[in-house]
Amino acid sequence: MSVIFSRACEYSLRGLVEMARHPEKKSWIIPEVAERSNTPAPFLAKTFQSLVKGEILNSFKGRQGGFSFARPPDQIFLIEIVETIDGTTLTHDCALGLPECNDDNPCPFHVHWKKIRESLITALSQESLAHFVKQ
Amino acid sequence: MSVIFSRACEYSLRGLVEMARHPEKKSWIIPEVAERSNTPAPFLAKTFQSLVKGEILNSFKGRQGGFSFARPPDQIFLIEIVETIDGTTLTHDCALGLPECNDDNPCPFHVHWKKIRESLITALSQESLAHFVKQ
DNA sequence: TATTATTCGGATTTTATTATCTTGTTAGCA
DNA sequence: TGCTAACAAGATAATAAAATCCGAATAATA
Repeated sequence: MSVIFSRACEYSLRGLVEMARHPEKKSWIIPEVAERSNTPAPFLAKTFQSLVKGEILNSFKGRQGGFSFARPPDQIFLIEIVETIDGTTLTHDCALGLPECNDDNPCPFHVHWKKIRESLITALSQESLAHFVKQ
Repeated sequence: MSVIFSRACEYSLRGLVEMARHPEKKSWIIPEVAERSNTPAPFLAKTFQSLVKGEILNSFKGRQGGFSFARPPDQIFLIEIVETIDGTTLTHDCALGLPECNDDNPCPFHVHWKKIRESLITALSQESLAHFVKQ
């Protein structure tokens, strides 16, 4: 089982981090990203398709094709990547799975999870890919 | 997809909360817990078996059988339930799935996840089932 | 001792996730 | 124009998680 992100999301983040670490390289092919980030290439390719749809990456077919960032990495924030791949369950839903849980009608864990979720959202929203790789 | 706990863990917590809400009731059968906590009975039964092994519940076979708390609910802490059902992935592992990630060799998300994970562990460790249901 | 209510625990089924494969499309280049 | 390198997209396979089922064991009670 994964920790908080799905495998697809873990792989996306790891792949994008590798790319952002080498800003001089303008275009990447899947096998290279996969090898450097130690992720399974066919599955990484799938997740990169989602990132293209999510306007985080651009793709180019044909010879000399590959993937590049749709925006400079200092304008790509982690929360966009996470929500593109995993949706908003992590950032919106009740930790006990109760659909009726909200601020007015909280489950017993609501007050805790709300705080923790907010610091998670803050971290993901403030952290750009460019800043991320410098750590 | 679930939020941070597995389904099995969400159901366990919801079932145990229902039980702890009625301290006068000393023994519970699965169908009643399942109905009150709105969880699927056969799957809840499975997770309760794990809770018996984890010494959080006692079980009694035969007529008048059922489940009861192995300890008073003010001595059962959420972290025990979570780790009994889901293990220690959530409380120990790297958010990007990197086995080599640790304080000395951190991944880019390490510093964020460490803080968030610690506040999660604190909340789960301080919150007893008895206190939990009073909120 | 026979009956019945109940859990136990393994087996099975279903569903979701993860991973791979295959075929098609595109674009560069000889 | 044909060959090749690369992504796109749908199909399929493998694995894991979620959910269910059922026979065996157990214990209360009549």
